Amino acid sequence: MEKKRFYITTPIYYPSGNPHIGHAYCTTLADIIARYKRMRHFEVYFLTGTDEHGQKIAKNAKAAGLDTKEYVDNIVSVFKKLWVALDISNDDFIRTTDERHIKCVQQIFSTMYKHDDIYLGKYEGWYCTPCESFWTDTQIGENHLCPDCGRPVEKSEEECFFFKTNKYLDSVLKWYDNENVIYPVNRKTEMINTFIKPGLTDLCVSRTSFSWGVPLLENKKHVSYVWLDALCNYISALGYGTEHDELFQKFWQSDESEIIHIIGADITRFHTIYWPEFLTSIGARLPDRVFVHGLLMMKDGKMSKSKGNVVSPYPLIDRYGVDAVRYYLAREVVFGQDGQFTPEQFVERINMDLVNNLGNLVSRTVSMIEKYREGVIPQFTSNLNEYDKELEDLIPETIKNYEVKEDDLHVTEGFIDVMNLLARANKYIEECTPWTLAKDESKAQNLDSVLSHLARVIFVGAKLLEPILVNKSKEIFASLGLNGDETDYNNLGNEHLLDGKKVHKEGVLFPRLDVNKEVEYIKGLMGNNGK
RNA sequence: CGCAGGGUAGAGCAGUCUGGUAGCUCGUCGGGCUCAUAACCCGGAGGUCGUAGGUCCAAAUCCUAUCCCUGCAACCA
Repeated sequence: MEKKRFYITTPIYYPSGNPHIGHAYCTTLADIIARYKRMRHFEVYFLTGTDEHGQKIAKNAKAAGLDTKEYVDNIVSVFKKLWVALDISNDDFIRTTDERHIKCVQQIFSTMYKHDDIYLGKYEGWYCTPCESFWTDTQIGENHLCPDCGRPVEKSEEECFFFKTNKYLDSVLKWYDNENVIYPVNRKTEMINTFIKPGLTDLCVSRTSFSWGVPLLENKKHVSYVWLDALCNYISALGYGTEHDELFQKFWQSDESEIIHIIGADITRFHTIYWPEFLTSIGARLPDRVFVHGLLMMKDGKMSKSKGNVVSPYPLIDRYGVDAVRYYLAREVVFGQDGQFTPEQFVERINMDLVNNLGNLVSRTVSMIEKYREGVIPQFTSNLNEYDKELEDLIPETIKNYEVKEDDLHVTEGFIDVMNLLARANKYIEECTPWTLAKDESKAQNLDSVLSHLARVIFVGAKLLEPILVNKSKEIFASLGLNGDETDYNNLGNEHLLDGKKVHKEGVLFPRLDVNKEVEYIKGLMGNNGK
């Protein structure tokens, strides 16, 4: 049952505007999971990208006076830069405008067509001529006005291809039987009650009213519906349908690979109803889990461009460092639940957890080892007394809980356990009062034990936090005198790893933030619309 | 309108399924320590668990009613 490989994806983002901290949230969490799996020696493939087709993009580009491709290129480069700034470790970046993706979508459409899963029909809806858009009954309201331009709409019909949504519904329902396919579970119930029970209507998978999309080989007047187009990214990036589909075979089709999609609630329907149907139609296997993450809300509700309450992650990274921003995102909001972004909580989280708990623990431990033992970590001895034993026992317990929680995507909870271990170590120092032991030669062994225990806890803590603190963990390892090879995850259980290592006092790990000053700074960013 | 989630100490949350001394983080007040980044440790104060009823020996938890907030339809993870 234990799988060896791991394929994780983020949604592909819609480049209609610059990324905000909500985009950063989702991608960072996916990155943390990917890094965790790599640390556990899984073979990992981590994908993110952009969803660039559709009428809205074409319109935005026109409004900006740019060629459509030029327009998306600009925004996509901002996304890519953000991922670099956040130390995102994606293995690939798929764009739906990539040639490889376009060919793949065309091929998938052809396959579904050949399997008799798609037929040509007519779509009837309310059409706004100036906007060249179809709208649904609920969108136009009782006055039958275009929600975009406010002008009246008229009934119109368009030729388009339909996907037979009921043909593979059994496959979807069978997939739902697996306990964890959709998390949180209530999303699954929601899908069943809202969409499946009332009966699915066939899905219109092509458009003729605009051309900024993937042209379909069966009929050149049609471009693919953006969702069919977008969902295919998860396998087009793996080379599905090409001569070089090694990645697809290895990370998608193989039973040894676990496939996880991280998505937002708004796109649950596409990922948990249509996507599995498309996959069944082309004879591919279905993903193992679709994880619906929560939203980072602002005080006045959901972040949105129209409200102008978005926060850009760039200035935060610049000022507080990548690791702090990543930590905030992973810790402040429980993964899978909604949470709130406030400047106060951002600053306090960093001060409390990273500065006071972790940073200070490292600082006081290293300086005691320098002061009392010329910088050499003493040999580790087990169970010298009750305090030692208690702390010692907490280490394997924390590791175990951490692994169970991380494996189950309870990302935040797993890291909380690690922070609790570090807090326990701070308390352990008070219990043992090493500064007193240092004054009494006969207590030398006790002091050795305290210092080696502390060093060990710090190593374990830094290692477990490494998926988040991609840079600071390495600094901590260095200050414990460890080289890169020695910090392998398998060494977590080695109590004597640190025996005789020479510590180095590095600079301040996380500088203390002045709450008032920083809160003002961040508020300024928000008022500035995040620029 | 409908659907979904929520209203628990000054702030942010857990606890509700499986009724039984109301818990966590931060803030606040007092004390301790001195290895440390005014950090760290201990203790206290502070809540009639949205409101009104009901069931029960016992309700934050179950039932009924009601008020309020947020999300889902529009850019948007």
